Amino acid sequence: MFQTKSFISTLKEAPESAESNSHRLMLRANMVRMLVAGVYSYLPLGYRALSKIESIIRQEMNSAGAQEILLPSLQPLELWQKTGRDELLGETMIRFTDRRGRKLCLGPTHEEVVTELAANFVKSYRDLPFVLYQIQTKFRDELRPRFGIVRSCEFIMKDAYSFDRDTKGLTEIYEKMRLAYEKIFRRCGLDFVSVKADPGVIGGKVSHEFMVAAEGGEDAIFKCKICGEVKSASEAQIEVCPHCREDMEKINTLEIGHIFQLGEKYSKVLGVKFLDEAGKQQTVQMGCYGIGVSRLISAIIEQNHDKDGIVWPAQVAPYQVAIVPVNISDKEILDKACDIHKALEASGIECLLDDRDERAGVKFKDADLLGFPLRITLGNKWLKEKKLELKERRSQISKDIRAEDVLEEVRRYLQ
RNA sequence: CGGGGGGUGGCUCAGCUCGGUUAGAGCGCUUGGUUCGGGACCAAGAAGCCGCGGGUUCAAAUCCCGCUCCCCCGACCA
Repeated sequence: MFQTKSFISTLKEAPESAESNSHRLMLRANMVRMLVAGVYSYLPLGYRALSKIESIIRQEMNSAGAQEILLPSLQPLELWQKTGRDELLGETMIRFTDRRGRKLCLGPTHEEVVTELAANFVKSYRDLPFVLYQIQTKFRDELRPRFGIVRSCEFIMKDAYSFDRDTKGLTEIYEKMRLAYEKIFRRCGLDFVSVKADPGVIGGKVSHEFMVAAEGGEDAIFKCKICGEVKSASEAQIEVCPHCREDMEKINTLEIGHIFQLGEKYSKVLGVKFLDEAGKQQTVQMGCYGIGVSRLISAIIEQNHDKDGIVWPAQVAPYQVAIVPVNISDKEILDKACDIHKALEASGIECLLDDRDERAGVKFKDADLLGFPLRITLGNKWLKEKKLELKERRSQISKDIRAEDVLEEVRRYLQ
C-alpha cells in the first residue's frame, strides 16, 4: 500500500475525550472513529488488525475441532422469555417491535438461539459432541460506554458453544477450549492470566475469565507478589494469598475472554435431548466460550506501546513493514523503495510505503505511532553505500543491510 | 441511573464572569518559496448557523429557559 493512496491519517494530539492509552493511540492512528457514544467505525488500520485477530481465532478454534456458523442478530423476544433472561438482561437488551407487531431484540449474546438450533439437530448420542462458534456483532445498550471500543454498545465477539452428553465430556471440551484460548491470546502478543470467575447472568457452575493487565482496564485482579497466585477481585477488599499469607497486589485488568460450564441451564429449558445407548432420554451438557474480539485490539495496544506509539506484535500488525524513502524527489531512492515494496508484497509480507512528500522526521514519527514491527529506511546511505536501514520498532535497534538481503532479513525478524 | 464537567473551523483550546467592531490562537489543510535523517521556516489562502430551539435586549458565542449530544466518577457490566 502506498500511503498517499491510503485512508490513513494521523493526529499529533488525541481528542481530549480519550482516556486510556490504547484509545488515545487508536484515535491518533485513525484506527477507529466514534459515530455516537459506544458505536465505532473501524477504519483500514483498525479493521486490518481486527481481521488478523479474527483469523488467529478461526485457526485455533478450527484446530480445536469447532465449526464456524453465523447466527442472526435479530431474535424473537419469545425465545428469551423461555429462559427467563428476557427480564434478567433488562434494558441491556435492545428491543423493538417490527411492523407486524413481532417483539424482537438485537442479540446481546446467543445462548438461546444456538440452543434452539441444537435442539432441532440433536437426536442421538451419536450426534454428540460438537462445538459451534461464530464471530459476530453483539448489541448491548450499555449505560456507560467507556474507553473507546473497550466497552461499546456494538462490538464483535467470538462466541462458541459446546454440546456433549455428560459432565465428563463437557469438562474435556472446556479444557480443550481453555487451551485454545491460551494459544489465541499468546499469538496475539498478550500477557494474560485466567482466574475463576462468577458466571453472572450467563449461568452455570464453573467459569474462568481471561484477563490482561492494563492501566486502562475496568476490572481488577489480586496477584501474590511471591508465588504469583491470582484471584478475581470482584469484592473490593484486599485479599490475602492462600499459600503465602501475604497481602496480594491489586492490578487493573481488562477482561478479554470468559468461558463457562453451563451444564443444563439452557438445554433443559429449550429441550436439547438425546437418546443414549440404552434408549433413555438425556439432556445435553453445554458450555459456552466468549472472546471480546474487538476489545482485543485495545488490550493488545495497552500491552504493546511506548511513548512514541503502538508497538504491534507481528502477528496482528496491520502491516508488517513500513518502507520510508526519506526523500521522494530523489528518483533513485523512490524507485528502490518501490522495488522493495513490490518484492516484499510478492512474498506475502504486507508493507506500507510512505511516499508522501514529507520531511524524514514527520515520516519517522508517524511510523513509530502506527507501530509496524519493522521499518526499512532509504536515504543517503543508499545513495552512497547501497545500504538500507532495517529498524525494529520494539527495540529501536537498527542495522544496515544490502538490498539483496532484505527479504531474508525481514523474514528472520518477523518469525 | 445518581453526581460532576463540557459542546466555539479537521484536532487542541482561548473568548463567556462584566452582552457591543468583520469570532481568535496553535496544530492540520491549500498555494508559492527556502529547507530536507526524528513532528522545519517564511508568505499568502481556504475553512465556523459559537450543539439545537425559544426568550430577554437596540444588540447574544456571552444573560435566562427548555432540549440534545459528549466526557469523567460511582452503580451496573454476559
